[in-house]
Amino acid sequence: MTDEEFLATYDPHAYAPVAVTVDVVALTIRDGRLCALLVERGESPYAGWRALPGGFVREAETLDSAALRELAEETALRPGEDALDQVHLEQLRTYGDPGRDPRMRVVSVAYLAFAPSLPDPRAGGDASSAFWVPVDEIGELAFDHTAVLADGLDRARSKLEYTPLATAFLSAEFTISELRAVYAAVWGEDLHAGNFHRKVLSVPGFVESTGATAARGGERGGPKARLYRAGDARLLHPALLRPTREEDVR
Amino acid sequence: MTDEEFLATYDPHAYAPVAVTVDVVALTIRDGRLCALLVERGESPYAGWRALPGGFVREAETLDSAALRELAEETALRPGEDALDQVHLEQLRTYGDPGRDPRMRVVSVAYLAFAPSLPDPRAGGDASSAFWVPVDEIGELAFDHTAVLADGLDRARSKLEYTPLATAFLSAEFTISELRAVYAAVWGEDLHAGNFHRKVLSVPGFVESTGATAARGGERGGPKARLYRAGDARLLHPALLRPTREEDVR
DNA sequence: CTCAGTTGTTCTCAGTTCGAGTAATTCTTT
DNA sequence: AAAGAATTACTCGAACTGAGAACAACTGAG
Repeated sequence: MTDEEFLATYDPHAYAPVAVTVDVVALTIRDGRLCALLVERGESPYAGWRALPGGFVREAETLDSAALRELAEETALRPGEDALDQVHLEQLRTYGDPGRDPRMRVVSVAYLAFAPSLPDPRAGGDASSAFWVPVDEIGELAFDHTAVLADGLDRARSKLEYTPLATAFLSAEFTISELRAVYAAVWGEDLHAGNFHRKVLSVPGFVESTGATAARGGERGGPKARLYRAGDARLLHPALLRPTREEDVR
Repeated sequence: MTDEEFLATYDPHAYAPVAVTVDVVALTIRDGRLCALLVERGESPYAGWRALPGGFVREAETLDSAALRELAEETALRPGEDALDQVHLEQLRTYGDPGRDPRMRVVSVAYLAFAPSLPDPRAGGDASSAFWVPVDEIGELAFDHTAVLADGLDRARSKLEYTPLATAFLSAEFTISELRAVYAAVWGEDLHAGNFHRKVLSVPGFVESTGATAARGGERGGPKARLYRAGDARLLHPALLRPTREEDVR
């Protein structure tokens, strides 16, 4: 930026005011289905519509901590609790079209959160209006949040391919089948159990064995599975690629 | 966002003012080296330092058009010119730590641009202070731009793997060798010519033949190469993966 | 308790892709 | 004319892939 331009706005009243907010696409898996956290708006504009949780960035906080704070407020979890510390949070994209909020210019930094199954905000007794909704049952959202959610889902689906983030949907110890269920829920397609097993164990640093086995077998039978925890890899080599679909190539 | 919070700032004077800017990591390849566009700052803070080109987002423009405008201003290219229309522009990440600019809270939306070799801004006779610098000769930059540039390079290097964006560094018609030179420059390592040739032609929609051949052979000999143009693929299946490096797996 | 069905895990097998090397051909420079 | 370089094609063994099968361990129903 040139300084002439900067000085023109050094007096904050000289330019049209801009508000900076964060919105969070928080994803979790409940009952084998990929769900997003939504809130219901009480006031105009878009009163009665559903929207992504979010809010204003405060004066002394970073964008990351603003997103984490908003997530904590809506899920009624307090910072420092285990469940919240396990959440993976990353910046998604920034949305700033003029007119995306009818009241004033709002630039919104969207975040993507992957969480292990969290308690239902309603069950906490808190007066929160947030709830988890399966992503395939979400209709139109307020503002441009429909597009933000779609971008978040795209990002989540492709991040599972080349990073170990699927483990962020699970608790500290998990079985290979639970991991496969995460991939199936996020990608929306079943995976070959044998091949998945082989590939996960062949990727260095993806998972490491705890030596223990699960307390019981599957819901409807089967042997007790071995337990694993997340390894130290930050990238998967080789990647777990989705079955190639013609339509995304174009 | 809750409306109580929104209303608290509906009066723009109630909260601390925030400025929204765009910064552009513009990359091109000159003489076989990956270069970034930098400007030299004339005024405090960081007077005399180099920085990424950027500036304020105006009242009625989108973030994308603000980035394109800043790029056009610094490269002295006018919108509508072919060279500028060929530029690939995508959002990179947003940086908003309090204190990243000592004067006030500045939230900066960074963009990544891939450009075919553009004319030297200085040669245009314009009084612009922008110039292309090979990325391995760039030292410390102003503000947090060193980190922004590093993020942009990371993104560029990985996008080459699974998207056809390498063609954005080339003019409309190119040879496979020129394409290989792009990969070599961005990744900083040589590629096996035969294998690269085979892989590029085997990816559906990556390149399509024009039927013509180059006017002359390589700089220091060799046959005339066949010419190709970019195909209609938006993703590469299978991807062109970099040689696996241990250090990025961690 | 028994049995049928489900699940975790390991193998096999054929097709594909990969990296590395070789080679023929064509062109530029000296 | 000779030397060197670049484009393109081909070969080979290693590695990886998807699909299927095998087998043992376990569950819930009857």
